[in-house]
Amino acid sequence: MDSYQLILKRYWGYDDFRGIQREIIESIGSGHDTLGLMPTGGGKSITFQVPALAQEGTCIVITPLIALMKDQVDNLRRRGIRAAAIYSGLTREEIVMTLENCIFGDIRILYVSPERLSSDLFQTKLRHMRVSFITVDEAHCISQWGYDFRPSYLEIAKIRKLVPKAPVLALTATATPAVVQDIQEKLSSKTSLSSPTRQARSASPTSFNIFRMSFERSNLAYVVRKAPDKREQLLHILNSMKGTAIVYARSRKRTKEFAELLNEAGITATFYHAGLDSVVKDERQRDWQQDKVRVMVATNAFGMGIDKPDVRLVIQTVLTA
DNA sequence: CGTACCCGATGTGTT
Repeated sequence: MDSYQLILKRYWGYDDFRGIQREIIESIGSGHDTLGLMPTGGGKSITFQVPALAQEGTCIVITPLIALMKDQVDNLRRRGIRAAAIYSGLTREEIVMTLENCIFGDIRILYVSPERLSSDLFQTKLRHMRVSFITVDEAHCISQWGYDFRPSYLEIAKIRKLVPKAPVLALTATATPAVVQDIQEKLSSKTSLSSPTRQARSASPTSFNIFRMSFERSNLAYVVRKAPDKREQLLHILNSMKGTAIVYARSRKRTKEFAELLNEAGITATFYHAGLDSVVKDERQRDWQQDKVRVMVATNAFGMGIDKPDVRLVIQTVLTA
C-alpha cells in the first residue's frame, strides 16, 4: 500500500480507488496541472481530498456555492480532517482567524468562492501560506458563468502568480470539447503572460494532464418525447410512475404554473427558483428531501449539490406555448 | 432566461 491508499483506508475506510481517481491523484501529487472529467457519482471529491492530506500545506478549493462549501467541510470534519470555509456569512474576525489557522494551524483544505480571491485580506494572507495545490471544483463554471454572470471565474489564473509553485486541479462533469478547452485556457498561468492573439492562435496552449472516464450511467434511461399537449403529457407521465421527481422549467414564472397544475391534479408539488427568499428556498428543498412533496418544479437554480438517493424521474420541459 | 457571490446599510432582539 502506498501513502495515498493508506490515507484512503484511514479516513474513508475504502480499500481501493475507483476509475480514474488514482491517475488524477498521482498527476496532481507529482505537481502537474490536471483536468479530471468524471460523471456525477464518480468520486471527484476524493481526488483532491486524498492528495491534500498526503502533502504538506493547505489545499485551496474554489467552489461556486456556499452550500457546497458547508456540505464538504461538515463531511471532512466528521472524518477528523481539518477543513474550513470562508464565506460572506462570517465576521471579519472569523475570516482572519481561519486564514491564520491556514498559515500556522495546519488546516489541510480551505474552501473559498472565486470572488474571495480578489479580496486584499485573502491575498495578503495567501502570500504567507504554504499552498499544496489549487482545486477548481465544478470547473465548467469558468466557461458557463465566467463571461457575464460571475467574472471572478476568469480571474483564477491571476492568483496563481501569488503561489507560483502550486499546480491546479480542475474537476467537472461537463466534458464538451469547448468547455474542456476553455477550462485549460482560463486556468493556464502562462495565458496572462502571452498576448490574447497568440493565445488564441496557439494550437496546444496548455500542458494539462487530462483524465476522462465513461459518462454512461447504466441505471438511467433517456427518453425524448414530442407532445402536442405538453401539460397533459406532464400529468400523464407523473401519473403513470411512482416516486420522487424533478421537473425543470426554463423560467421562474413557469415553475409556479407547473406546480399549480400538478397540485390541482392531486400530485404534490412545490416550486423553486433564485427569486425566492432564502428561507423559503430552504423550506421547500427540505420538504422535498423529506418526501413531504413528491415533485420539485425548478429552474436551473436547483441543480448543483442536490443529493437525494431516490429520485426516479427528471423531466426537462421545453414549452413553446 | 436564468444562474451567486460579496459588502455595507438598516433594522431587530439580546445582554
